[in-house]
Amino acid sequence: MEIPFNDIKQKFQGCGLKTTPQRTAIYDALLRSTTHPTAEELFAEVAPQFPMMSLNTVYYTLGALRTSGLIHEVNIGHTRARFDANLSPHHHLICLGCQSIVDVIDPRLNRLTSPAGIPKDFEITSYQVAFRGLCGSCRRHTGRSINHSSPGLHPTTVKGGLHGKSS
Amino acid sequence: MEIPFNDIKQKFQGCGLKTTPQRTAIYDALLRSTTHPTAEELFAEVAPQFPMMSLNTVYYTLGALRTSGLIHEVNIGHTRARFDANLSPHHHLICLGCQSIVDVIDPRLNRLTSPAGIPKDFEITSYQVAFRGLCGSCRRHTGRSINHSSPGLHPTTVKGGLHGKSS
DNA sequence: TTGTTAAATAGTAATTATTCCTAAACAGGA
DNA sequence: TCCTGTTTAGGAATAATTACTATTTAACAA
Repeated sequence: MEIPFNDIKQKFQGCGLKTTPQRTAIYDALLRSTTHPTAEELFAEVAPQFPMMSLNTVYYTLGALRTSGLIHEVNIGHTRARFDANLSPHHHLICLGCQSIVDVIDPRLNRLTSPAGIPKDFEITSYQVAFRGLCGSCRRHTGRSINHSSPGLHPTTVKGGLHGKSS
Repeated sequence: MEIPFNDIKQKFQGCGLKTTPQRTAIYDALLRSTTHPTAEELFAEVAPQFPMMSLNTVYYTLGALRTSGLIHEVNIGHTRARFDANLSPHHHLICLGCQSIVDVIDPRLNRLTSPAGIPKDFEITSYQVAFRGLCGSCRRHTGRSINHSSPGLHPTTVKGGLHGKSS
């Protein structure tokens, strides 16, 4: 545990959440993780410390943390929810082969202008860029053929990689 | 039906897909739709014409169309898949209140540069920006409080709306 | 036009992720 | 320490999607 227990306790108190061992362990695991784990993955990570713990508790806890704004839910495929305790502005790089997610931290992406042509009364509170493609490992293993059951969105045509400074 | 039947038939043939009445109706409904419907919504739309049709057929058809690249799967929440037959580059504006999705077409968004700090061997093939917030109707009805079971991602801090031309 | 055949359809059952419900345990404040 | 409302754990329920399978049918060839 690199994250001081008292920091976590304070965050929980600040949100009116009780500090239980299970909750602390789940949140701590999520803070230390960089893989945007699913509820099940977090359960597997934490369960050894709490042989009695139920997956239900993980769902309940993630729901509480999400409602409190301590974590975010990241939806990549539609099949399962993934979670992220990193609240600082960042975007995601998703491998269509292995479904892995890597954080993208590039300040330039945080300065997008409000898009044209949207309803005037729509209030944008956040935005996020999802980059999709194949990681090195998947490109080597599959010879670039994308083998997965998932979407494979191609919303924008990227010719030979992203290009051009905007404006 | 604004979309000529023969156009659809040709697209199907080009992908090696058989042209069945059900498939044609499903694809046509998706082409005409602007709401990124779920499988169930498409089923409801098409079912009147085919009283015998099963929801299964909709799933099978959407899977086939997706595999052929004729449609995209759009994942907003994790609870259900949504589909889009609009293959031209565009992004999405998502209302956290009513879960509605509006297309965002702004050429500036299609010229993002490759992000910094990603693995060198990762090959990006596409990217998509998801803007989130509250539509006018939801802002009026809920007084800005977001009432939904869904995420509420806040990956980037947008102070008073998106701002600043990039670079 | 008529067979032939592989793909598509419809129906049912199974699976998976998640939520609901409830009693017992427990954290935090009085 | 005691109370009270939150949290936990367990089992059951739900919702979306997939799997299985027999029947039907589009597309191609004779």
